[in-house]
Amino acid sequence: MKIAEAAARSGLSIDTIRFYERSGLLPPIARGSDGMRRFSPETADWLRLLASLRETGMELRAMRRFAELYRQGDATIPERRRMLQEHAANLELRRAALDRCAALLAHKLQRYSEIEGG
Amino acid sequence: MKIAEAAARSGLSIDTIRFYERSGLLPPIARGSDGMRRFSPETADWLRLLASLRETGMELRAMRRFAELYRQGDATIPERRRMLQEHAANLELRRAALDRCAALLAHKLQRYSEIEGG
DNA sequence: TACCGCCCTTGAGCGGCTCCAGATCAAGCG
DNA sequence: CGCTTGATCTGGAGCCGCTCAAGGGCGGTA
Repeated sequence: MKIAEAAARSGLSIDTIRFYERSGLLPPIARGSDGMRRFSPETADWLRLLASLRETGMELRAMRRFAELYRQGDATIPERRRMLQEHAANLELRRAALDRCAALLAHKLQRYSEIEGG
Repeated sequence: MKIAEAAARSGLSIDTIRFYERSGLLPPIARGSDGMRRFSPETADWLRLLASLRETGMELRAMRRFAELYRQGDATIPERRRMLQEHAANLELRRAALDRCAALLAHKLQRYSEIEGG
């Protein structure tokens, strides 16, 4: 598939995909005879994973490290597992932050109601 | 209180607080005779709110707008309410993204276990 | 008096995109 | 066949939100 479809499937922008390629986050991307990138389904899945990790706050540096380990094969699974577990723990912190913010907003909104209502 | 305490209480860094002041997100900050910023408890609370909004993805532009409305008094409460409601809706989207990522990670981690275990 | 710690300002640097200009190529159309 | 349209390409500039470094001042302690 071409870059537009890869973008649509992953949720990343076309520019971001090119930026990720430059940044060493992607496997080698084949080119058609027209010089344009052709994404395999596997790479599209990889983009979806990257999008999900990034959207939840993983840094590019860590994603680059993860990509590098992935390239090196199954022997790196223990370290990859550690990275994903660490990120999973991170998700909990983010969820807690959302909860705190939601509570704060609920409180503020209620105060607004009181001011307007009374 | 001085800036270090305001930072500790809000969770923002000292540099970020100064940056927010420059960016028009804060009310005027008093200075002591030594030239140093003195934060009132109210401003410290405001910093906590900003930190919470920012941590959950509100853009500085929106926060600046909110600060501006706040400065203009109670007449702007309807618009402020709309802004906070919009952000609250945003929190739900972020929560959903966290959930999707958590599910993806659980799936990946399980596959790692299978590869390593078998 | 010398040092330490906290604060100040200015300005540069960085991470992560995002956008723009100018060029190329394929397909569709009169 | 030439022309336009649309998707892609590259290189480079620009933007947002910090973050850090340099150089300096003030106040307290040994």
